Amino acid sequence: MNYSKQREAIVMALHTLYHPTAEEIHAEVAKTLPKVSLGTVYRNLTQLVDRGIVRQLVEGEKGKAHFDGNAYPHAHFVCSACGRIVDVPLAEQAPQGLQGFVVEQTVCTYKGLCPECAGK
Amino acid sequence: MNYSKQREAIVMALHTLYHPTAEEIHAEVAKTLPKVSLGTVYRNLTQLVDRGIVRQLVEGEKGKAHFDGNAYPHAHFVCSACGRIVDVPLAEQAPQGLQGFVVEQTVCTYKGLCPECAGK
DNA sequence: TGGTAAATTAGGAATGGTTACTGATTATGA
DNA sequence: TCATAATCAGTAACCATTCCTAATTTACCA
Repeated sequence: MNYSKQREAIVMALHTLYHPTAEEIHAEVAKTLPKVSLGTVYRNLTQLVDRGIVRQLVEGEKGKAHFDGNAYPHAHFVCSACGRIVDVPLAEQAPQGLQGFVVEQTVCTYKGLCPECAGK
Repeated sequence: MNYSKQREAIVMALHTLYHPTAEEIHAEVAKTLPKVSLGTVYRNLTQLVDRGIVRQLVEGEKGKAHFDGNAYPHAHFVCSACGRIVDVPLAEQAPQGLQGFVVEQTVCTYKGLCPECAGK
């Protein structure tokens, strides 16, 4: 994996923004690299996800992938009203009925209302 | 929600097939209703999901939604090799760090290798 | 039963996030 | 510096899903 200033800027954006979409990362990176293309953002995100450096969130805003620069295992809460995604500690799990399965990753997402939306 | 034979066939297909995609449901329904359109399948699935009768799985085969006629709370295991989705009992969870949040649904997905793929 | 309004459908076009392709640019190691 | 491989910008293509319209079906009441 060779160095590129585009990839460096993408990784920085992933830590600046909170669960951004590819489009949001593109906009952030474009502040310093105005010519960066959306294709470059997608290609780099795919590479980073493949290497386990970045997580891809498929829940959340419908039809759009979100990305998470925090690779440390944790769960997410998705507000069904405002769409906000919030990091949450991963509850202790003792998965049952998985004899013979090799579990490599546990993806846990809570859905409901965030405090702000619940107050209305 | 008025009756329609298309919707009845879609619900039946959801119980015949195991975590099918919209396309697979369409093919199954077409066996008895050859003129059913894919738009009808999607529209009905959306209605059924909105009413909590059907669950939509967003993990799994990339870029495609899968649907689950089993509304009873349970988790899923997705094999990263063959793409198979398997029902799994939902582990007891005590989500932490969610004070003030209204949790309406817990979506839990395990990823890794199923017994068949792990054996190779 | 007959008639009317609302719900549903088939078919196809449109949408939009993502991916693939191309020729040009950049990084790496000798 | 040079050769090679990786990466890029720009754009077209992809494809699951949604939207639109006129025609059909369903529900309900007189």
